[in-house]
Amino acid sequence: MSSTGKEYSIPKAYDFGPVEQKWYRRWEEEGLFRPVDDPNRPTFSMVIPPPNVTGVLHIGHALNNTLQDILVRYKRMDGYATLWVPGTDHAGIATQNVVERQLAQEKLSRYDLGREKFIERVWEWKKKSGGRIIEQLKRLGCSCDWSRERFTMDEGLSKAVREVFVRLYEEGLIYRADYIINWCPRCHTALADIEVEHEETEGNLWYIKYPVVGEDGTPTGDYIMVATTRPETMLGDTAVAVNPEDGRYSHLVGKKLLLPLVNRVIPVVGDDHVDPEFGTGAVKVTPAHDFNDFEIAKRHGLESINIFDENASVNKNGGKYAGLERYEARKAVVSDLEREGLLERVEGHRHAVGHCYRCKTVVEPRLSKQWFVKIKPLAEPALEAVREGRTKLVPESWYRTYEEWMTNIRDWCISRQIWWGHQIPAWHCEECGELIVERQDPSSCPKCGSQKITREQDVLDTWFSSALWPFSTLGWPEETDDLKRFYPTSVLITSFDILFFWVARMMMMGIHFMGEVPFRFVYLHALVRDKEGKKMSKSKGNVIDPLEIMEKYGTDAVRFTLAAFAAQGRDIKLSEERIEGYKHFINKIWNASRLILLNINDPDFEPMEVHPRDLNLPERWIVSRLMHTIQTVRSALDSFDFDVAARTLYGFFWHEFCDWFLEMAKPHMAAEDEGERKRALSVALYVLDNCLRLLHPIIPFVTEEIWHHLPARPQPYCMVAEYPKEDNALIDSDAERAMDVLTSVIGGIRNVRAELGIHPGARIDVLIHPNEDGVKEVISKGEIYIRQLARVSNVGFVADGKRPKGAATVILNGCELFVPLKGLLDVEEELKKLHKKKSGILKDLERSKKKLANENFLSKAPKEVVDKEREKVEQFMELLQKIEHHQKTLQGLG
RNA sequence: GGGCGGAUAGCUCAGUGGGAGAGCACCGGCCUUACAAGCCGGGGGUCACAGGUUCAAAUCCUGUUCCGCCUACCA
Repeated sequence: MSSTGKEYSIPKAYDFGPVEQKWYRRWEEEGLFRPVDDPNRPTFSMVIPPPNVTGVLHIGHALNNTLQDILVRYKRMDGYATLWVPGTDHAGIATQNVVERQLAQEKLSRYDLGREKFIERVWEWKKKSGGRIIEQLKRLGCSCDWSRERFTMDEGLSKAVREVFVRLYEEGLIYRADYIINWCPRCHTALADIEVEHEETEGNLWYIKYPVVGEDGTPTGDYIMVATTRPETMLGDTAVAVNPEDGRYSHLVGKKLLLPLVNRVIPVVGDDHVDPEFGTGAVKVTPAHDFNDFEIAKRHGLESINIFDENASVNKNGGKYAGLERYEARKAVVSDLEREGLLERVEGHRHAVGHCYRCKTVVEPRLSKQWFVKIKPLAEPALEAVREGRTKLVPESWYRTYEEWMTNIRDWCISRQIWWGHQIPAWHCEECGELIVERQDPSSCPKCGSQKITREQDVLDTWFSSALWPFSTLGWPEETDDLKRFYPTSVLITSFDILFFWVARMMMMGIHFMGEVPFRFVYLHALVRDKEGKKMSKSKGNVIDPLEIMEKYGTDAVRFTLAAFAAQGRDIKLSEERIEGYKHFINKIWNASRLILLNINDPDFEPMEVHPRDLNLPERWIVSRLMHTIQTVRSALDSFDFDVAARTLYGFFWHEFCDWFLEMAKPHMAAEDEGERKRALSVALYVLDNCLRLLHPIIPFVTEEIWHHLPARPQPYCMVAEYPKEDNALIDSDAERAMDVLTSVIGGIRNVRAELGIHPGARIDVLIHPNEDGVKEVISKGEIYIRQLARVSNVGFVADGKRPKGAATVILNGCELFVPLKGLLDVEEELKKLHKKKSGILKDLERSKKKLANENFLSKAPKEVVDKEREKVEQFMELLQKIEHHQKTLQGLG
């Protein structure tokens, strides 16, 4: 109770729910998420990996955004003008799917509505339910500047997309061509190569005979046997290829075959791509439905016959099979071949089958007219930038993967046959066939003047717009202040699985359009898996819902857990128990704070400044340890070792600050002497304050809440308080060494007590024989702590040779402890333990001696190592002596 | 087929040339007025296997086995 009459209190239990809501709202109201408007400050900027507008926060988002928030909060506290740009992605296919599903419930398709109405409907959906994930990010505590929130389909970004498309077209880097692409028969659109997921599947190899025919078209009786995993595609075969070096077939190259079932005459071509070792060494060529065959066809000028429609059902080119879905067609083809005796055999065969990454339907390679980005001229500078270190990948090991992909990259198919997205700004003139690509919508053909122009129906791949994200969100193509101030961004934090989808493409576009890399660092974090290391998925039922666990354990606990497990280059195996464990840490922080604040019990308390000369041993020690902690945490955060930062703080706060310092400080904090009390409380408060600030980026809520209970706060919010800086003047190695003596003495006594089953409450006496300079003084001065923490009534000293008989003995470096306890001591047991300890030391001694006897070791090892080894030998000898002495004492008793 | 990573305590992992570590779990003892979501103590590991380099290897090199993931046009 303070004299001013103000109650000083802090609730007994930490109730995270209301606290989290309160502080997030206050931070936002105070505008703390916006960059400080001070041109002299260094800047730190990031763009969020925009979640899908259809998205719901999953554990991967939670990890990704927690790490970003840790970094941006750290930098903000450290004096940077920080900007974290948030936003969402229009997610073309995914969003369209969502709305189409809604329509399906009304028994409607998007075609019933028509393009314009459908898009209106998507916008309506977006307004109503889109961006739910934004609220969830706020819940997670993300300190994004929401006033700058962007959406890939908003006006500014659409303008950027259009500008980029037109420029690339003008530069000849965008072209339109008939090409074989991955087609999703369910989404009815082309997919980029990387949007296809390959999965090993159990399939078959069908061996089919293709009869050879003469010039006049009549069978010669000879045939070539081909092996295929997709017999139905034979309807579109336009050749059979063999390796020209293959003696079995070389005489047939240039000859004709009669394609079974279809009765088309096709040539045999020689192509080195064919592997004579595989199958029969003869490959059927279906240029319209196989990437490889498409290439062969180009080399040999073969015709391409498309046999599937957009649903992957056989079209009219498939003759009597027309209308059959591809797998039905397969059955029909196989059974017809069998009936005609052309099916030689069927073998089981494992192979990779491509699936649509959005809907998991097996994709169909299909020849069609699409838009492409010519990628090589863009990829090369993007590779160069990383090679030269202008952008650094963290962990570095990703470089090789990046290089591999950037080197072997194929042109990027950017057109999608869906409606939701950026419609390609190209018009076709119906009169003269001119292709018009312009920044402003044209009303007539610039070539022939005709007004009969129609716009391209396709939209752009969503990744096309997200590739521009680092500069489009800052206002490009306008030359905005934000762009000048915050581009290039400092760091991109994202999951490694979109290194190619997104990161690589941002690199390309950033360099091409800004002339500068989009980020200095790219930190790629791991995937969150379940505790067995399996990928989390709804179908497996092993998902951890971040919203649910935030509700249950508090946001801080979830954030701390994610940070503590975010070791570089390793997957995160997460389970609920771990989160529960770290909730205990949050509680520990709360209670340690309570202890200090309850002892202060005065809102007007004015702490004294911390000067080492005024402090006692544990105080100098904890301050020194704090300095080491600050150093470790800062360097960990600077190098993206989030786990090291989290674990270091955990260890320091719990095991050094709470377990040792606060326990030692208790009597001082409650002392009658005002000076002593004030000093102890000031130091405790000083360390607590520093810990709160150090911890704030990881666990912003509980730290902010406690911060507001502190009696003296230099800043109104922990969130904008200065991040602690190390002060070398406060590092005190002498104090650290002295504390080691004290803690090992206390530990030794506690050990004896536990081993001998002495009740924790019972007071005992100890005798100490110090045998190193200064140890006696340290122990005398620290007697109060030994009494308190080891429950000792009297600490006495004994001279050498006056060892008490029948005492439990602890041999430490620097001293021996004796706990006189005649009745309780089990001599046999003690001797056994001594024997075990002795043989351990003998082994160590042996090893060290052997090393020192080795000429090579003495001459080749560095001097420090040799000296250290000598020291060790001395220590071991001393210990042995003590043990032997003690053995004699015990035996004398027995 | 190619690439990358991993194998250290029951579990999850740190340690990357000089005396095997942490957290959790486990066992034993404690309601010591901040915290039983706690305190104190304890047991527990041929550092996957085989070679090599070195005065010295969990750590560097080579190979082997197993486990992940990525990638690829063997139809």
